[in-house]
Amino acid sequence: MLQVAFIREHKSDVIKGLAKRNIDATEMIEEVIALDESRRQLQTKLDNTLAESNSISKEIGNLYKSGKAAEANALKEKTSQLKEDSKAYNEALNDKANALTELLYKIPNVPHDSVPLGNSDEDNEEIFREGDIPKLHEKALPHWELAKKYDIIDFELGNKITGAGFPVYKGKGAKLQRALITYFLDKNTAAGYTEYQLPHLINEASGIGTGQLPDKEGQMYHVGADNLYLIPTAEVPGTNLFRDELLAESDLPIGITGYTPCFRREAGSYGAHVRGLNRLHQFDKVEIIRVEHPENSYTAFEGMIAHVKDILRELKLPYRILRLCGGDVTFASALTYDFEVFSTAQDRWLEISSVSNFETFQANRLKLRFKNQDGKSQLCHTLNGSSLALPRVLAGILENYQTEDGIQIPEVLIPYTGFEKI
RNA sequence: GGAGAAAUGGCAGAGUGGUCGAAUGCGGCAGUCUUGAAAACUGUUGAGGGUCACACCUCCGGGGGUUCGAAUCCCUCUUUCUCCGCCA
Repeated sequence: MLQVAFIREHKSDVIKGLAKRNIDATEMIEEVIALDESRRQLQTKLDNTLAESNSISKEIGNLYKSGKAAEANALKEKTSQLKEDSKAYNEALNDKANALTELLYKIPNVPHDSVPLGNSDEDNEEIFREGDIPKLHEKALPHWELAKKYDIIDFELGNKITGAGFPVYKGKGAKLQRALITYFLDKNTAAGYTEYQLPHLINEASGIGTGQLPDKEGQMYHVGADNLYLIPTAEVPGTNLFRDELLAESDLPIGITGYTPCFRREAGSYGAHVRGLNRLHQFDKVEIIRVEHPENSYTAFEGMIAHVKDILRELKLPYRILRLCGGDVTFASALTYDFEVFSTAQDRWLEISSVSNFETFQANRLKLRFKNQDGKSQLCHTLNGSSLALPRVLAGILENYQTEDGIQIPEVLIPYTGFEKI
């Protein structure tokens, strides 16, 4: 959520920035300013009414104390009108404040200057590419065929016990999953992130804190009896750790990492691109989350990019980095780089990590602040990224490391799997 | 699941209808002293709204109510603790 004061002071910049997302926000921004203006006016009226009624109350107290009950009773009558007024002002104020909040929830973050123009993922800008694309043998298979051939992932069984998009990992497939999770966590903690185990269900307040609610309610699985949601990513519980926190400047930066399963309803997805591991309702992911001083957040962002690069280099997977364009950058993000691994057998790129700087957008909703050197409260910057998402990394490994007599395990993973080949 | 107790500032912890945004301690910050540090002493220190700045307003777990006036009384929800039950 953008800050009202920021919108008020940088109106044209905000409109110009949002235009990069191909939206004309002029009307919304004008409305925000108008709502805020009338909210402030009502607040002043309410405050004045309350001030008057407070001072009368004090007077009544003093009169009673000095035994002047008759005068006190006379004053009491004066307050009834004030009470009515303040009630009316209060209601009007709440209406305006709610309307303002609702509107602010609908306005996405202003993209960073470096975000390129564009309408869709086709306009994303490739900024880096590394790793050799292997030459596979003639009988090379896509990962869903390999999974079947080596009996390491069973999609049918998942269909039986839950439904499509809930694969069952078996034997070396299951072990490889566990190896990847441990390897990622080890890499992240070695880079200074503190490991957390987080709840897999979140309440409404947490959903609002990171922006899944109220708008994207349909993307999450909802447990109606307890009004809880299954997490779509560790970002939600991980970032909400810091909801309503006022940190000391010396607490920053904070870096945490955690492994969680992720649950996504993915309503509306279909077709060949969702085959196998490409798109799932339940998948595993190791996430990194940072809370940063505003001055350092872009340095931290570069650090996260370098960190993910390092992992992919070690895994020896061919990958590229995209700077998402205005039309593709997510709602809350100011700047997002996507990492994609090349799936040789499918001849396409698969997104395996997304690293974003949200600047103050999440922190404003979360009320995540720190006390700066002037002793003032200031919003932190939040960032997060996958480090990494499992299924497509697995797909990339299966496809790129396949040989005619089995699938090689990347060298760095062998200590974790305990086997060299599937 | 049953019975009882509780929720106050960064933390601990007083406060049971008026001058309480809240004693005190710890912590933080600034200073004195010191070659420096520690100790000691002095001062200062909650958040949000509002204002050019003041004034002023709101907040004592969340929501609602009683009252001229609520941290304090009532209702309700949530959470925590103790005991009992169940249990990986």
